[in-house]
Amino acid sequence: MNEASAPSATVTALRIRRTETLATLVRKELERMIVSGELKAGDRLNESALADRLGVSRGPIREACRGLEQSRLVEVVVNRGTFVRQISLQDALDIYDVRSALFGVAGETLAKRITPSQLSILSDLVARMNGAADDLDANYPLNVEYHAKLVEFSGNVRLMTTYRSLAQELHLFRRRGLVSEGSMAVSNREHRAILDALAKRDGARAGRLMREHILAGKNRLMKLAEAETGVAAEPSRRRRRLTAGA
Amino acid sequence: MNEASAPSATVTALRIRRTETLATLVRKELERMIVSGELKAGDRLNESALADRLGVSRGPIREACRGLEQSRLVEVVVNRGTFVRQISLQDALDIYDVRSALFGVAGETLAKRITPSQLSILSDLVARMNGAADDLDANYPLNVEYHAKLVEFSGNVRLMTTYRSLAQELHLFRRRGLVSEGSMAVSNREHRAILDALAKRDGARAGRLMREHILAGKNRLMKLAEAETGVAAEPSRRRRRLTAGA
DNA sequence: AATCTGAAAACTGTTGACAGTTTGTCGGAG
DNA sequence: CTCCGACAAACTGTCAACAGTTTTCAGATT
Repeated sequence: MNEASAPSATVTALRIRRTETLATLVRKELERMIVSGELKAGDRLNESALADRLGVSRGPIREACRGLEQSRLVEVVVNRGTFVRQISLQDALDIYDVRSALFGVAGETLAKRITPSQLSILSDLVARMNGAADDLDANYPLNVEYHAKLVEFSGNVRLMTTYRSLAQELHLFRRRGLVSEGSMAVSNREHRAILDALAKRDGARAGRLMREHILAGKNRLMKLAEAETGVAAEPSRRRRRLTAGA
Repeated sequence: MNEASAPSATVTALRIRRTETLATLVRKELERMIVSGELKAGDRLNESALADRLGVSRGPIREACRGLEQSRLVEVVVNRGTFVRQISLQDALDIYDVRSALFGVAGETLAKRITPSQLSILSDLVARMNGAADDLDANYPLNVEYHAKLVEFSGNVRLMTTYRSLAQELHLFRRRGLVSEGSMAVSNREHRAILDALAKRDGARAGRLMREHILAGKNRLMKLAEAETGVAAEPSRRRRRLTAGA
């Protein structure tokens, strides 16, 4: 809860600079801490403490927070501080819908322009995921990379940055936990089908499969939420609370 | 080219604060200046000059720039300054693809939950656009509002913010100029068709129509670019230059 | 015991100053 | 005339200090 007591002194942010500003280094470090879960949703970012911990003054810290605010990883409350954003279930579901649309257009675009070497990279990833089909921890990073590559290979820079931003934001919701071994098998089958559609340059099919692939993830989350709360998630569109009090 | 000599002293940024931080006010003012074209693509943002002009110190200016960087309206080059971003034709086309996908999912979502009062608001906008079918300047803001409302009414907050961010970014490309009277008539017909699909709660059709509506805009831009340069735009995916020298 | 009050502590918002880098200029050498 | 280098000006990056706000907490009051 308090970042001053964080264990890993991963403050590689020493003066190797001239290429990057301290604010940028701090932003990346904070991004890492948030995405990795070192900083949890709702946590407050104490400027002075962070400044001490990272060995810089408060200026760069504030600049970094302003960037993080715009990429929706934190919320800034005037005179009270900046807090790691809290994502409601509804927010997460909303993000899935947007991600699904983006992933779909990535598929349509990629099918038109995919190269043999890109195909082989994707094919390799699918094979490795099949090989690790019973190991969640090995599968997870491969899965993330496969998705990232699909978007990256589309060649649409803006699509890539938007997708990445949404994926990062989704990390605020939960530490994995959504992938079970059963879903992993299904997921891998879908991965292969997507690869197949891309190899055949079938843009419409690749787009549809990729949209559905993300929506399958959304459905798993909804099922899980229903099971936990006993209430259906989607119909009740309650607004998220804006204040992020710890 | 120099913001110190800008005419309108729209520095409403006086101390009415306590609700918003100076950095936020500055960011919004800069956003306005960029989107309105007061600051043009490639322009440099001189921190000291801006600080003087807006009556604040450089701290809030820098924080604002960090936010704008993350929302892709400016680019920051270390030790050289922050520049209003320059959007290449390819960037613009890429953005159209993303926007199209987002607009489509907005349609699918909205069709499921649209209310009578929302329908009447949209219907009113369509009617007013038809009434102003021969007046580009009157039509433009209505058109923007219609699109914004369609996304807003979807209820997906993240979709709305992402869409708005992309729309703003597209403003960097060109000051309107894309809408001719002929396209306006076509556009209004499409608006009506979208409204019709929404009224019938036909999500698939609304989504398709809305996707195509944006892609029509992309096609107009491509045609225009081909006519200007004599070269087809889409196939040649040249990378945009990163340095934004004036 | 619970609550209210007000001062102290902690923290954010903002500023001005200093250091280092980049840009622009002027004079001289080739 | 062109090119080169030193010097000056302009500007960005960073920091420490100050001002104002929020939070904490001890002590008084009911």
